[in-house]
Amino acid sequence: MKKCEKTELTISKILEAAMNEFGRNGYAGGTVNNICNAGINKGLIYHNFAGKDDIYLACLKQSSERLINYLEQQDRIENLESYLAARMDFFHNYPNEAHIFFEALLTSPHHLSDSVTPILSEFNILNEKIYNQALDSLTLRNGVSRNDALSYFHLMQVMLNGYFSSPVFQNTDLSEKIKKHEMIVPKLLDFMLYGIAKGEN
Amino acid sequence: MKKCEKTELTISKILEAAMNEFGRNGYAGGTVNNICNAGINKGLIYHNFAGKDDIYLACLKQSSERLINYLEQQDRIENLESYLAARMDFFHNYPNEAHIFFEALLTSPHHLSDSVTPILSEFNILNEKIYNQALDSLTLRNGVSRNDALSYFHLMQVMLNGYFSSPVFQNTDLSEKIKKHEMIVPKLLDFMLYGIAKGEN
DNA sequence: GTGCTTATTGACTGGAAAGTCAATAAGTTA
DNA sequence: TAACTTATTGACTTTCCAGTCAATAAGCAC
Repeated sequence: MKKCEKTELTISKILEAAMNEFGRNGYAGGTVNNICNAGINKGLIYHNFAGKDDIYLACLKQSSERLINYLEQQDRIENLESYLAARMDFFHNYPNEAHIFFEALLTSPHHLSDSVTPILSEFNILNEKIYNQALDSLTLRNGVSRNDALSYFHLMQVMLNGYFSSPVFQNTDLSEKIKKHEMIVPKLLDFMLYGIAKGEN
Repeated sequence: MKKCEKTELTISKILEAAMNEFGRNGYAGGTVNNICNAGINKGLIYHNFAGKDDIYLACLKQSSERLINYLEQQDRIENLESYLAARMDFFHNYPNEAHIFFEALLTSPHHLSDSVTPILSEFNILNEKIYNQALDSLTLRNGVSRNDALSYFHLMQVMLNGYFSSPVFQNTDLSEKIKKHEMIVPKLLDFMLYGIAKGEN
């Protein structure tokens, strides 16, 4: 095997173990030693990464890229319903990515915020784009401004991400329904859109 | 000063420092040493508490009690709008309590879940009561079941708690509006209720 | 005050964590 | 193949953290 290939393989092995560790235990709760216990030599980790923070940020970056990739591959992504459904799908199928992304979004460690912000901003830009597209195809009911609706969408995002990527959600009615493909997203979205739009959506 | 008074004062001092520490850094990120650095002797902490977990659970319990207390003191608590507004108010004014409560709700450490659950359940009971009361005074629009509406309310809760208790929220438009008392809650709630109820709410 | 209990102190321990390093194995280039 | 560079190893150091403990100070009951 070529050298560069080996290095790449090593790095991806480390990242995989790290995703598991941080996905399970979060940034503060996760340890480099645990990553080693997945069968990777410690020195090798520090040969490829500058330190714990560096590994964590790589995981966050990978989570973000996978999420955005996943979303952009979807058909009809400009449709808010398929967009949100895809997002929930992703968080449901990739719990480690979900947890890492979510923790960074809500409670990332203070000393890392400068590094975390740019990673998260790509997702924010995509969101903004989709939300504006969705708003273009809606007629808002009286008393609802475009800004109101945007705020509303942002809150919706926290709600969906947070709820469906969190442990609390496991073993709830909603979780079961989604597993059984009695998909409730359309219904929820219907409730929400019905709240701001004119007429039937 | 009386002995029992001193002990009480000591405990409340420890708790205050601990609330700061866990509120800032979360359970895994918070350390007993940092609590000591607030001017409390370490031995004294362990004289009054069994360990880090014990301190943390006391903080969580205090957060929960303060939240529930705050909510129950409100006028017209049975009204969903004032209820949610009060909740957001609380989280906004008590960021440490908010963060601790929120972390426990979403990502409490695995080994503590048995101790955390009963503390959180009081809040859940209160919620359930309010939600049902609110539903009694609403006529749901066609195709929306009572269960749907309850799920919807629960999601709303995560959304509001999560969003308004998280660092991401700081320095956002919404945050500014709330600080300036251009309270946006009624509007949000209106959107939400309009999504499930028949006619104008 | 005397004897007793409890509060308080700070130095201490053991272990686990992040991070280092010299030595070796394995590719790479000439 | 020889010289060189990079990957890999495991033992090592340092730092930090949870938790302990013997000694002292302070309230309390008589």
